[in-house]
Amino acid sequence: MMNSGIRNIQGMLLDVEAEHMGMQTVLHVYVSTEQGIERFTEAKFEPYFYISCQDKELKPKELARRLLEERFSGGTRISKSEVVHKKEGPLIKLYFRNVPELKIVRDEVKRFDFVRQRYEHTIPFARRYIIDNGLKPMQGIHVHANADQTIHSISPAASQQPVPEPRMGALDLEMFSPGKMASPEHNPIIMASLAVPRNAWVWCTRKELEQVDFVKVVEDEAKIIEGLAHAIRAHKLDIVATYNGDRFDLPYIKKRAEVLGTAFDVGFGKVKVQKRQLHASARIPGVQHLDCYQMLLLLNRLQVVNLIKFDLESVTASLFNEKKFKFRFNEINQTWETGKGLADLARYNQDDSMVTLRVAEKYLDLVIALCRLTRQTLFEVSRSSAGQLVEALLMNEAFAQGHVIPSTPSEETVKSRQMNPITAAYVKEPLPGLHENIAVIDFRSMYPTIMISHNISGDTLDCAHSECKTGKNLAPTNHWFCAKETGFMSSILDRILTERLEAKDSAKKAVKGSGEQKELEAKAQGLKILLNSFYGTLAYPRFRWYSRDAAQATTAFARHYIKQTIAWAEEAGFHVLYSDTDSLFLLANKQKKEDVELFVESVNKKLPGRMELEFKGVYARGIFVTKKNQGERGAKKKYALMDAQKNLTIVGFEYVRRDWCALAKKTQKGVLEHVLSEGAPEKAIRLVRQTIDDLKKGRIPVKDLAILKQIRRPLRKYAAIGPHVAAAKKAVARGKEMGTGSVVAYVITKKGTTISEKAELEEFVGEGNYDAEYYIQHQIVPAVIYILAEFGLSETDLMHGGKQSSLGAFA
DNA sequence: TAATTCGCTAGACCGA
DNA sequence: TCGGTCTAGCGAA
Repeated sequence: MMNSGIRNIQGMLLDVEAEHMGMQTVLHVYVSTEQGIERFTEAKFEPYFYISCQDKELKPKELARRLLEERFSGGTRISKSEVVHKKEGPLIKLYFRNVPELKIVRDEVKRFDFVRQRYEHTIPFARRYIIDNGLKPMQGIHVHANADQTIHSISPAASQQPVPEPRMGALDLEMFSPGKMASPEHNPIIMASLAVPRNAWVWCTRKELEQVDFVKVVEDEAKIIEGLAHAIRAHKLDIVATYNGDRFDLPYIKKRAEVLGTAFDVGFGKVKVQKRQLHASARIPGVQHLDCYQMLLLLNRLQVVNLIKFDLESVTASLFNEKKFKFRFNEINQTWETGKGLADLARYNQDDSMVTLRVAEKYLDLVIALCRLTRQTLFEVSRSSAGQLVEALLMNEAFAQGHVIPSTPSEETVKSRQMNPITAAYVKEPLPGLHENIAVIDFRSMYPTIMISHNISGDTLDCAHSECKTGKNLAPTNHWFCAKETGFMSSILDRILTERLEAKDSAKKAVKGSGEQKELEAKAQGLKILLNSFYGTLAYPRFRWYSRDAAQATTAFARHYIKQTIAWAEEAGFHVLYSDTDSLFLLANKQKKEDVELFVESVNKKLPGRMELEFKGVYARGIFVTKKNQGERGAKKKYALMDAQKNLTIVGFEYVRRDWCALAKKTQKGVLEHVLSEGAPEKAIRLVRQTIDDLKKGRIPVKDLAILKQIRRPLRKYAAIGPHVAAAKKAVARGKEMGTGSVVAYVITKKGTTISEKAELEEFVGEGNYDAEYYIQHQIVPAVIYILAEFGLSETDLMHGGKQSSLGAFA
């Protein structure tokens, strides 16, 4: 290779970025190597999109030729055209010199009568490049590059080739902004910290901190910014993590650098702040900016974590079970002005970047697995949604299999789809009361396995073969799916399911705690996320592969199988206590655990394809309650189970809900524990009475009385002003920022008449200022009474000890 | 404009 | 003031 001047580079693909230069749109490819990040430039890849055509006289080939002669705005021309054959049929592929020209033609080509549809015309150029070359971000890559870093050829590395560990760090800033929100035009950065795996530093201008070992004292603010950028470069970081860097730290440091006449440049240019769909994002050219706040929002939606509040303190408490100290705005300003406690402030700054790094490290394997599976960059994956992940995966697959990628639907189509929702699961009303020996069984990955087993996919729907119409893939909706050729979606699901089992298997065999094992576990988790998201996207109105009929068929099959299994269970002599979507709760008459196993086995023999029933376990006792409004009906989606080892599982009850105060939840859990472990309510009643007494005597700390609820729209848009909205409005009047997405922690105080009037933000409520009557009548009693009611107790019994004597002595 | 629908409940709101 | 209805949020799957 040396003789031709071509270098052969191996590394990990970090990013691809499009840039318009002269008459060309080129692509910058960023690769992490042992020497650091290298940038290569691809100038041979041409932008393109497809059109489908229909014309009575002219053939596609002639139409393609004709289009070449057309002139569009600004004299724009199509640079090349050809007819290609996708699985959906022939299409005309139009090439362009650059992306702006593609955009002009894509908007104007509709004017020709023979143009029916445009395809793949909105795919970002950088994404296009990754798809067409089969590249995998955060995975090994080979680049053959000329001496000037232009790409000669590029290809993904063989999968068995080890990928180097990415180098990651995290940064955090502190500002001086007395009395108001910091604005980069006026308020300086006073401290900046950078954390790397075993080290963390703080840059600051204050001489007083010279003795603090982790502080680097510099002469002015510009040197703070430059020092930080230099350290990122010196450590060759591939990933820089922040906490809310998209909206705060990075736009701030960029603007501040401009004001000071310097730059925050870690090697390939200034930070780029982009307005994305809903909010801004900040890109550091070359380096992957991982905003942990965005990442946690995603992981929360994917149910990998369950976070309520997203400030760094709450996150630390929830993820690491650690308390983190916090400097409030005014404390930071005060410390800076007086110079008292500067070292503590520096430590706080250092701690923030260290915690951010830990959050990033905790989920890095999973996010990287998703990058590789969906072929999106870390930057993209960490800011995406479940829908985007599946969509990205399918776009890559579609290209690889020779399908044309369906376009995103028009707003009109979206609206009409929204008007027509899909019928979902079957939920059986439970028999309320205390039950013993409950066996729980469920269908493993029910929706995905139905889709695989019945070949459910948009492209197999109502196929032309007459045999398929009456075969095994005829859904209860009377639509059918091809029994001869595997569908696009179903085949991918099949592969994902197989890969997931393999990954889980290999993880078990790998060395415990090794990098390999963690990687395999993350892969399995990533695959599970994708698997579980497929059905949802099929029914998502904005999805490229939306198919109402396919989604309807999936749920119809699901209802069929669960009802069938219920019937089989009853035939086998079990009583089916409850069922929701894919699970069954069985009450044994005389049967033993082995009989349940035999039953599961017998059902599995009858189930098609990859569908599988699984025995989850037996519980010594369980309780179902009646609905609060219609007292005779059993409440669905609400139960508590206790196994022989006294482990308690609580589902759906107030205990698992954030919009009930901690005291009510704790009391409810206590009640459930008592009644399930003893089968009788005496101890539970005593606990409730004690709690009520404590409330009346003002002994309960305010933090145990806070109720959390989210503000989900602009405050002025509420038709009904509930307590959380009222509390938020009052807080805004006091100068606090409360917008869409913020979580209100409110307490019902003594002041006011309606509940909303009494509601105040927890932080404004002094100890003892709570409405005890409200908490008794609206929190404690409602949380426990319908459990105790299953033992024949009424509210009067509970409050006044009516049945005390008959239930035994308990004072 | 961020995967789905089903189900439960509190508290405001509204009209008699 | 009462009872029915509507709005809103959260959780299960």
